Amino acid sequence: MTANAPGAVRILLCDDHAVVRAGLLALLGSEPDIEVVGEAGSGEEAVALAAKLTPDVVLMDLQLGAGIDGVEATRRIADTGGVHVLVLTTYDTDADITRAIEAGATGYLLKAERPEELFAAIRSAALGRTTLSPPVASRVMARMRKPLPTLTERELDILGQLSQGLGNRDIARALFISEATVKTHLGRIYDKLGVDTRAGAVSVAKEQRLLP
Amino acid sequence: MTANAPGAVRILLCDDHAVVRAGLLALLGSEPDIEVVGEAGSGEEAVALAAKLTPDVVLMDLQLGAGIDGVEATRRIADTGGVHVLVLTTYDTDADITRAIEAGATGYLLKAERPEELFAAIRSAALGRTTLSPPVASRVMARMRKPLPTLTERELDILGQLSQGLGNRDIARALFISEATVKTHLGRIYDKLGVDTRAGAVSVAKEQRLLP
DNA sequence: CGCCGCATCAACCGATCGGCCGATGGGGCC
DNA sequence: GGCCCCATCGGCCGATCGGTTGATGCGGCG
Repeated sequence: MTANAPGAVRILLCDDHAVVRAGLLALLGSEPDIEVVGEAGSGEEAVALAAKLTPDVVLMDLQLGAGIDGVEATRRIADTGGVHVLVLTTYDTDADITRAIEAGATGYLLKAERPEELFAAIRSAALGRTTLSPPVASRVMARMRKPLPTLTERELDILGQLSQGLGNRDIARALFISEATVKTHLGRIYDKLGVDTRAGAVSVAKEQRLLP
Repeated sequence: MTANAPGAVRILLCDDHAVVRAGLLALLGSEPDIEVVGEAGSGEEAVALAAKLTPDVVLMDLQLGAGIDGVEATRRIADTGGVHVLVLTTYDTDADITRAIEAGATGYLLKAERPEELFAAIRSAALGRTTLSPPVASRVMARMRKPLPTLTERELDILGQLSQGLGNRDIARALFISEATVKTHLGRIYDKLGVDTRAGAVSVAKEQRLLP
């Protein structure tokens, strides 16, 4: 433990993988102006520690195994105000990016980024400035130009049942609607996902990480 | 750069995420008897560096983005002999574990493991001794007791086409077989995966990471 | 108030799927 | 030479799916 500069950026790590946390801790230890003040292995823990420690920046992974996910944790931390959340994850799908930004993330960095970029993004995030990894920025821009069809809540419900392998009748019963309605929703889902079969829809949904 | 002990375990890192590599590098730097002699961001790079540097242990992630995956890289490195591969990944599905072991991995560790376990596993791997994370060991034991049905190559072919959303006729044409054969394979796939629809099969396949 | 997105439902029809039977041939193993 | 796994194929049938058109009601928005 070395004494850190008084004005150092105070960081809370949140990642469900202990090895990754330890790695980040060691890595950030090389930067004198960055100080890790806490570690969380789950979303709930991160929310609690963020409130208790009031760090400048929370480094948040999106996939957290059990419990609330990184998006939900980000939302809760961001909603309390005062603490910036910098997402650091491996995924760069539209769904993940959109949800994280909507939840109030200050920045979105990929683990594939160079460490120097991470350091810079942390310092920026401490000041409330947004940093996006290039691939992420590209996707955001593409979104602005040609808004991809977004599935409605109900359509996601149907998609969830669909991925369980249920037939239209079972989906209808599970959601308390008629079979006709299920078929109508399915047709729109096919349109939006650019497929024309249920198997294709499930495939795209899993790849786009539209389902938990 | 500090001078390492002469008899230190020589490590080659392989992970497609630069931040993770940097984190591991910093983390392992805290252990005097472990020396990182190289880094690879792809499977091809890892194979080449393993041959060139002949490290004691390759720390190998399974998901490597583009190019060959960690399993294939493990196979090539293990086949040349003399270099032990210790898999360090986030996934603990049967398919991943089975393939990695079959490819010749010396050990299989999860990133959720404590750093001390990682250090210990590295030292063991250098001596050719196997280390498995507890959840991984459990799955291996379960496998021994009740061998899960394994999909044949051909069935995986069908499954791949299925996940593209193709109909039986298209699958038949794509694989140069008759529609009847496709249906026969599908039936067995359903049996083995414990489903009874194509959508369900795709869902299980994606979750079990049976498809690339 | 009118417009629009969303969710809901109906009826129809051809194409496809899933399950069932049985069959052949090749390859590895003892 | 048997035995078993795997891949291949055929036919049959009822159930289901996918596409279409059209309709209703509800809520937000200007």
